[in-house]
Amino acid sequence: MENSEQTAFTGKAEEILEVAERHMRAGGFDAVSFRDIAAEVGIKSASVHYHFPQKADLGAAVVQRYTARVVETVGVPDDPAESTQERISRLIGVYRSAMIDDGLICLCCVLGAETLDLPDPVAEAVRGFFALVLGWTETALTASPAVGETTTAAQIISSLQGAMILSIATKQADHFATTAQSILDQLSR
Amino acid sequence: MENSEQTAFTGKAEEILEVAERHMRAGGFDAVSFRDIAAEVGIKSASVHYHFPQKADLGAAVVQRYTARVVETVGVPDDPAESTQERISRLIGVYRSAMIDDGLICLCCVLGAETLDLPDPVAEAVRGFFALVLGWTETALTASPAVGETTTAAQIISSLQGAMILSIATKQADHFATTAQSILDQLSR
DNA sequence: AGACATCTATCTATCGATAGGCAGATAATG
DNA sequence: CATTATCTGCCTATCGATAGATAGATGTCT
Repeated sequence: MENSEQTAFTGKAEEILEVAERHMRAGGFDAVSFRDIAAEVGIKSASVHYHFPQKADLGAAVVQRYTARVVETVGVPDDPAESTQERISRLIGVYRSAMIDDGLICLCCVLGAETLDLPDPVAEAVRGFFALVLGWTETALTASPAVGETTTAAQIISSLQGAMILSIATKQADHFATTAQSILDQLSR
Repeated sequence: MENSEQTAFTGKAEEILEVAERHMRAGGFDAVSFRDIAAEVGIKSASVHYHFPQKADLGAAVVQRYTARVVETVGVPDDPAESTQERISRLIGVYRSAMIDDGLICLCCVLGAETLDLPDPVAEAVRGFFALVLGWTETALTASPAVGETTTAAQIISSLQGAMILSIATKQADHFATTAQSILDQLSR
């Protein structure tokens, strides 16, 4: 709804995006191949090209779909009935379940790390994700006339992204839990 | 000096590691190819295989070399003459200059994000890096009988790693500066 | 008929990896 | 000292696998 048309994919296209996202979140952009996706979805690689002509198209679509899903899941950041803690807690919950349920980390955490080597449309989409999430968090922090805010949106998002990497790389998921708790602690002060 | 023999690479081998690290820090493990490295170094791809038979060997060597360099640069974490702030400030400086000087983010930030898709020896080396850095930070935080410590090593490292991703992905380097300042602020409280 | 989705078949480029050769340095042996 | 053997570091040439991508035929549904 911002710049690109919001395409609702269905059928095989949706399956393709699903599989592609899983592989990207595990190993980055280069970890997906048209052949692997096709085999997993049950079609031929040429058919994947039908839906997404270039790999960059596929990558950008995956990121946009992911972004939309996160935005929808996290809800509105300025519900007056909510406290800052409740909002941020919900944001953390989205990240946590993304890790625990799927066993994978945030898509834009993986892609963000390899931004410099990404096709432009994909890098652009990743930037869009962060702009949106940072904006959401900024609003969530300032919507309520809260206590003396000492935490910034960038710091919260940084901590969450970094904690995911640490958790997945060290195989110790408690790093994420620890960091998440620290964020909330710092808010209620 | 811990488990693997500490090999001091020289000549072409060193150049190979240099080039490989740069590419890996820009685009991850898959962003390096034997051919590209060879061309850049001025030898043939088969000669790269001579020094590092498998790509996993090359990857692990790059990470180990990087780890050793960081450890050496950051120095000792328990110098009694230093305050906690000074130590952490030095740690942040290492990360900052790694970003500003090279225009690249932390190697293990990139590789850590794609851990699930990495050859075992490489993933292992990345784990080793984080174990070392986390240990260093833990010591740095507890060495001095400091004020009421509310920050954990995991939180500091998470923030730094995440801030790098945010900075590189959004093209706004100030995200790192902001987060770095927040870490120091929280220490002096 | 015509739009849509998938197919077959194929192309070119690049990937990591291997086999085997060769020149120069070093070490061992007579 | 001179010769022989070994090691080192690179080379040429090539392999099979896989990458993304394309053209054109085939089916399928409205």
